[in-house]
Amino acid sequence: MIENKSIDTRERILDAGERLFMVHGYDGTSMRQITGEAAVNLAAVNYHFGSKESLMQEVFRRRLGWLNEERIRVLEEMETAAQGNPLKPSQIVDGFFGTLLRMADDDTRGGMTFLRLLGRTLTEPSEFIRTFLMDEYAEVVERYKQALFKALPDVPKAEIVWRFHFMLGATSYAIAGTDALRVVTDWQIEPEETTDRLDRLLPRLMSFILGGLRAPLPQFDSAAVGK
Amino acid sequence: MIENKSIDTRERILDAGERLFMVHGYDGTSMRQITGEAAVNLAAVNYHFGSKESLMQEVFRRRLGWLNEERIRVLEEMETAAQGNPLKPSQIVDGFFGTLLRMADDDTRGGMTFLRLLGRTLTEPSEFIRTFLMDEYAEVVERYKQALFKALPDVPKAEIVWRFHFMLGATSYAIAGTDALRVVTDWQIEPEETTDRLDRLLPRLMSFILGGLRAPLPQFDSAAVGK
DNA sequence: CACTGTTTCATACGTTCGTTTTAAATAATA
DNA sequence: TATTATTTAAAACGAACGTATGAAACAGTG
Repeated sequence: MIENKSIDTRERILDAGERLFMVHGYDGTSMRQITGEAAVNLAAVNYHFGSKESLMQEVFRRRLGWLNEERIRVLEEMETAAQGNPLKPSQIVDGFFGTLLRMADDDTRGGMTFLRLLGRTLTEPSEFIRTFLMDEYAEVVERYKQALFKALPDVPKAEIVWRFHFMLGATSYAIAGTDALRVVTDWQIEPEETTDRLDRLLPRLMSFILGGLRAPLPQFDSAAVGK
Repeated sequence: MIENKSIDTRERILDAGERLFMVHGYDGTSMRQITGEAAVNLAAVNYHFGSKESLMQEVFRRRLGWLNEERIRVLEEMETAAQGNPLKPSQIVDGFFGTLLRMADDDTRGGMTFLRLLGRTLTEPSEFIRTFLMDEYAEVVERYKQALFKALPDVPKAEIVWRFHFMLGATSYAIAGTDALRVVTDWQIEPEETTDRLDRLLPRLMSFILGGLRAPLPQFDSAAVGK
C-alpha cells in the first residue's frame, strides 16, 4: 500500500456517491455526477472500485459494517447484564433501532445522509443490492429476533416477526421521508420541532414502535376481514 | 373520439408501466421495456401520453383518483353516522389505511402491483412525482388529520401528525416490501401464512399501527436523549 | 367509394450512459 | 537519482436512452 495522493480520492468518491444515491437513487445518479461532485476524474471510480455497482456496495459496507457490529455489541452487553433473564422489549428495540437512529447524529458515520439512503434503498432493492444486504443483515436480525422471542414468550413467533417488519418500515420511512413526507402531507410543524427534529424523533418513534409491538394481538375474524 | 384499434393500447401501456415501475423503479425502467411488454410500438407511449414522465403520472392518477375519493366517501359516511360526535381512532385508521389495503384484493384497481409501486415511490420522490403526489393527497390527508385531532383531543397535534407519518411508513413498507423484506430477514413464515398472507396482513397491520397511535406519549428527557 | 382524422409502424436523431484505453503525473524504493 | 508501482488524466468506445419524424394502416362519415 501507498499513501494518498491528494486527501483520499476514494473517500471523496464514497461521500459523493452516498449523498447522490440518497437524493436521486442508484439509477438516477450518473458516474459523471459522482466524479464531478467529488472533483475527481471520471475513470477514478472504475479504478478504485471496479464498477458503479461495486461503488454502491462499498458505500453500504462502509456504514453497515460498523452499525451491525455495534448492534451486536450492545445486545451482548445487555444479555450479559441480564444474566440469562429475558431482556425487556424496550431494551431490544432500542438496541436495534436506537443504535440506528443515533447514527444520524454522528457525521463521521454518515449521519442523516446514510440513514436516508438506507431507508429508501430498503424499498427499492435492485437484485444486486438485495443479495448484498441479505448477507450484511443476516446475523444481526437473527440475533435480535431470538432476543424478542425470548422476551415475549406468549406472543406467537410469526406475530413478532411481522411486527419487527412493521417497526423496520416505520423507522425507514421516518428517516427516508424526513421531508419527502412533508410533501405528501403539507403539514406545518412548529418551528421548535424542525430545529432539533432529530433529538425528538428518537423518543417519538420509540414510543410508537413500542406501542405497536405491545399492541393486542389481532383477531382473525375471517368473516369480517374485508371490513 | 374514436374507438380503440386493438383492445386498448393505452390501457396495456399503463398496465405494463405500472408493473415495471414497481419492479425496477422509474429510472430503472426503459420505454423499450414498457412497449415491449405491452406489445405496442415504441412511439406509442409518446403518442398517447407525451412523455415518460406523463406516463408515470397517469399510472398514479388512474389509481389514486379512485382511492382518495373512496377514502373521503368512507370518512363522510362515518361522520354522518356519528352525528357530530368524534369518531373512534380505529375507524379513522381503517378508513385511511384499510381502504388502501383492501385495494390489494381488487385487481381491477391495480391490486398488489399498484400498492407496491405506491409504497416504494413514497420513499423515492423524484421532483416531478413529488409535486404531483402532493396535489393528489392534499385534501384527503387534511380531512383525516382533522378527524384524528377531533378524535384525540388530549394528544398534542404535532404528536398526531408524527404518528400519522409513522403509520404511513409502516404501511408503505409492509406493502412495498412484501418480499423485499424477506430478503433482509430470511425468516420463514409458516406455509399457511403465505397463502392467504394478504387476508392476515390487514388485521396484523391494523393492530400494530393502532397500538402505535395509542402508545403513551414520549418523554423528552433532554439529558438522556442520546442514550 | 373517396375523404378525413386517428392510430400504428419502422426508423433515425442527438444525448448520455458505464466502461476502457493509453499516456502522463506522482509517490515510494533502492 | 534511477526505477518501479500507483494514481490521475484526457479521450474515446459501443450501447442504450427518451424523443421525433413521416409514411402506412385503420376507422368513421359522407
